[in-house]
Amino acid sequence: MSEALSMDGGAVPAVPSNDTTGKKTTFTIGELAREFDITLRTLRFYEDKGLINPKRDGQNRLYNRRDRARLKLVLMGKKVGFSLNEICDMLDLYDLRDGQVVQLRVALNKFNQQIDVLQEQKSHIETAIDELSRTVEVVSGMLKEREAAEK
Amino acid sequence: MSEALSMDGGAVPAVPSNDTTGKKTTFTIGELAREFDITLRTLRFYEDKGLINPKRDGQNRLYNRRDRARLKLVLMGKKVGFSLNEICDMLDLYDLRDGQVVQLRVALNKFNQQIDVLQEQKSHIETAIDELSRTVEVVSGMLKEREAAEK
DNA sequence: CTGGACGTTGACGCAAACGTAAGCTATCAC
DNA sequence: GTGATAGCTTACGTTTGCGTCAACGTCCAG
Repeated sequence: MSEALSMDGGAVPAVPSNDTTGKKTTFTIGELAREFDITLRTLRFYEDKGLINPKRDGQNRLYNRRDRARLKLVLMGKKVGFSLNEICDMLDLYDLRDGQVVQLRVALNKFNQQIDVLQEQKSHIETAIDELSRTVEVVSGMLKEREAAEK
Repeated sequence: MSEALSMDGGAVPAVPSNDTTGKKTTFTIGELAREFDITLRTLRFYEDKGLINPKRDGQNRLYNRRDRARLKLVLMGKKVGFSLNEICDMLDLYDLRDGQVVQLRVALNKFNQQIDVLQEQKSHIETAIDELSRTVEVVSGMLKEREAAEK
């Protein structure tokens, strides 16, 4: 996520213009889909949900770098376990670029809360693993007995 | 889960008959709901799904110790991340009490697979936590700057 | 002019696990 | 007889994040 925070980044250290990403300022839906390995449906869905708002070239969607940056944030958010709704809220906050400090504090809180959530999930998973492991031990034991007893 | 494997347990080490659990052999839906802190709806749902099959006292459900044990297994299974369908399959296997050894092997495989799944989930969560933590660092930095710059 | 490639807008489907009434029965205490 | 308590069935609603048609437009190469 930290990388995505640049949000379009002013002074990026001279990205070598190798692929389409280099200097392109607009993207089609297909291009973004390929770049981020998501489906067209997903992009449209995100638009429906108000996460991205591409302009139109006639009827076709036309994404600019800002749209692309938002998409990046969305995917990052998903990766760290935020729901699309939560992501939507945060992006909206991000857009109200007035009380910067307040926004940052809000975001910081969200992030810390999410870290807590994740840590809880993690410990749940750990206990589940433990329990399953113990069960495996027991069952293995039973199996050995049965196999020995069998014939 | 290991505890639940006893499935009704033959020689349980003399459980002191303090609460209803002690010697009771049948249970109403409400009793089980309270004991395991689930809703009636949930119990009925599990029945619909074929996870539990209580007898009837007239129209009312009447659970015996075996039903209760199955319920325990179900809840254990959920706890370690199995879906109700998976649990259903395993319980069915458990009921085909013929080729014991085979069943045990199948179960063992499931368990080990689930451990793998859980471990993957765990590492996903760990990377998410890392990423979020880094982001928090960055945002904290930004905040300090802003606060310093602000008047 | 024909077939792809790429794009569009609906709109229904799905999976999981119940929640949430609606409307009815039965029993018990008082 | 009346209300509280416990239970019943039926059945639609919810949430999340898209998948999967359907039916159509557009533009380019051959």
